[in-house]
Amino acid sequence: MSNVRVRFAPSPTGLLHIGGLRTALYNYLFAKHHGGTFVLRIEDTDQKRYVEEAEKDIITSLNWAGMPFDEGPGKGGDFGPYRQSERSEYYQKYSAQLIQQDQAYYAFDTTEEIEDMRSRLQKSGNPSPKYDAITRMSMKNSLTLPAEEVKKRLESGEKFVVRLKVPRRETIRFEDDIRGFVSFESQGLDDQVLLKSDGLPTYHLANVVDDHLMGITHVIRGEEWLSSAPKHILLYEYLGWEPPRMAHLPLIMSPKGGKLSKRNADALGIPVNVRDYVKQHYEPEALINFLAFLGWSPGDDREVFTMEELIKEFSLDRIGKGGAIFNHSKLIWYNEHFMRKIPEEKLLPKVREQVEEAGYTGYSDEYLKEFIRLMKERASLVTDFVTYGQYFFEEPKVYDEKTVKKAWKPATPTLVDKFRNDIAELDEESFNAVILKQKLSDIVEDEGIGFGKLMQPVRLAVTGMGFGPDLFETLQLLGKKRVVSRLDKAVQVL
RNA sequence: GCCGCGUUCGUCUAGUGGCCUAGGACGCCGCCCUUUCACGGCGGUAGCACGGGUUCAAAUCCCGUACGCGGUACCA
Repeated sequence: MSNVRVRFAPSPTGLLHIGGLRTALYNYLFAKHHGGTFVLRIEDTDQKRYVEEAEKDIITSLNWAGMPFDEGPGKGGDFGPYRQSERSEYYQKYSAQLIQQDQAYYAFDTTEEIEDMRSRLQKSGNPSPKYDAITRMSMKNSLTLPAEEVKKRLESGEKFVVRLKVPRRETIRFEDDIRGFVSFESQGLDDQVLLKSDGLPTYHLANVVDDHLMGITHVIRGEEWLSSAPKHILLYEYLGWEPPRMAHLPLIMSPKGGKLSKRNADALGIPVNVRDYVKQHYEPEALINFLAFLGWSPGDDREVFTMEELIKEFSLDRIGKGGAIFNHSKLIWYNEHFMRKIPEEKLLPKVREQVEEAGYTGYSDEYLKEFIRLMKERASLVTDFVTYGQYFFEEPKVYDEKTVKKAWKPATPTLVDKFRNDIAELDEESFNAVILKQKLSDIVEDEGIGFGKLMQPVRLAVTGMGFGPDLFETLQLLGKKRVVSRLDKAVQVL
């Protein structure tokens, strides 16, 4: 396929949503797979829902996820401007053309008048009243009003909308690259508003005009658009343009049912905005893999990919048709997987940020890198490092009750004290994991007891917990001074 | 309600008429490794929504039913 051009066209009504990121990802992968262009277009035609920071958030999120766009706001390109609010002239032009061709018309009805019509029809037994080929003949529009009056109303500055003149009986059929042939009867469509009374276009007009003008070859978007696709097909036909290929993606569902929305995700503790994932230090690769596999698969048993591999393997015909439930534990698995592969060096800035946020300052890079090495295998997220490794920065305030009960026996204090005295004699150099282990083994052997009889109490005394990284490496990192004083304290307190 | 789209282990999925006694992954459970916890290794658990066809043969094709989801705005 040559010259593939796709677009991600979010509406700046809030922070970028995880579902939006997946749509962007599939577009990105498709474009790159074909050596094509990935365009970002901002669909800001709804002034009421416009959110100032949204556009910036979308761009930041896309870059964080590793899918920069080739053309778009702030970046430029040959098909700009890339914000719909700056493209009014085009929408005006083409809606005028449609009116001239008698495929669209002016309508002057107020909201109340339309509601009246709907409720009247509903009462007389019509279950789904529409502004359509039949009802439009009894409404106030340029099809029913005398030409003279239409002209007068327009000139006097009266508010109007432009509506698409949907044919009465026509089957609209198109091929979706994911679903195959899909068909709709035009009777089921209403005379869609194309131009709103504020002069701005609705999604339907803007999207068709821009996709054509921007040379978009493939429209890859969420399934929520499938039912309006026939309107778009009609528009392409009337405007004399060849429609792009279309692919409607299955939706991401909430574990509780319904499409994953901010509301139901919040209730389940699932982060829904990309910004949340950034803040919680998820690895972008983890999110990308997770999202890629939510509805797509390479067809074999592989399950961890780099972006390059995803690009190489991606194809629309391997996308499933059914909605996919968001599975947080799988995401966590991906995150653990990637995090463990990242060198300590690279994790350092993130971890330092976490550590310092928790109020522990002044630690050297060396200390933190060793901390990371010890914690990495045990954490799901970078934020877990401090949560489960607090004792690397602060002496334990409490001792885990269960572990105390299990490990701290009457004979324990004497043993711990013995270990304390043995290691207190060690110099800096000798205070290392190997020698520490040897010291502990010696005592255990002398006393003829199990290794754990002493190891667990020492761990408890030093960390306050019953589990954690290798004890001796932990002791080495903490250093003699802290270890000895913690052992002393524990013997007193427990 | 109407229109449209879906439906393989709890979840993500492989499967395009015989290779399916339905494969992989996450989760869960067990074992091994480890004198902690985890990592890792090995194993187990569990599924073709239902009913009719078509065919020598159906998870795969057709038709119904059920269920789910989306749309039904001067929102996208």
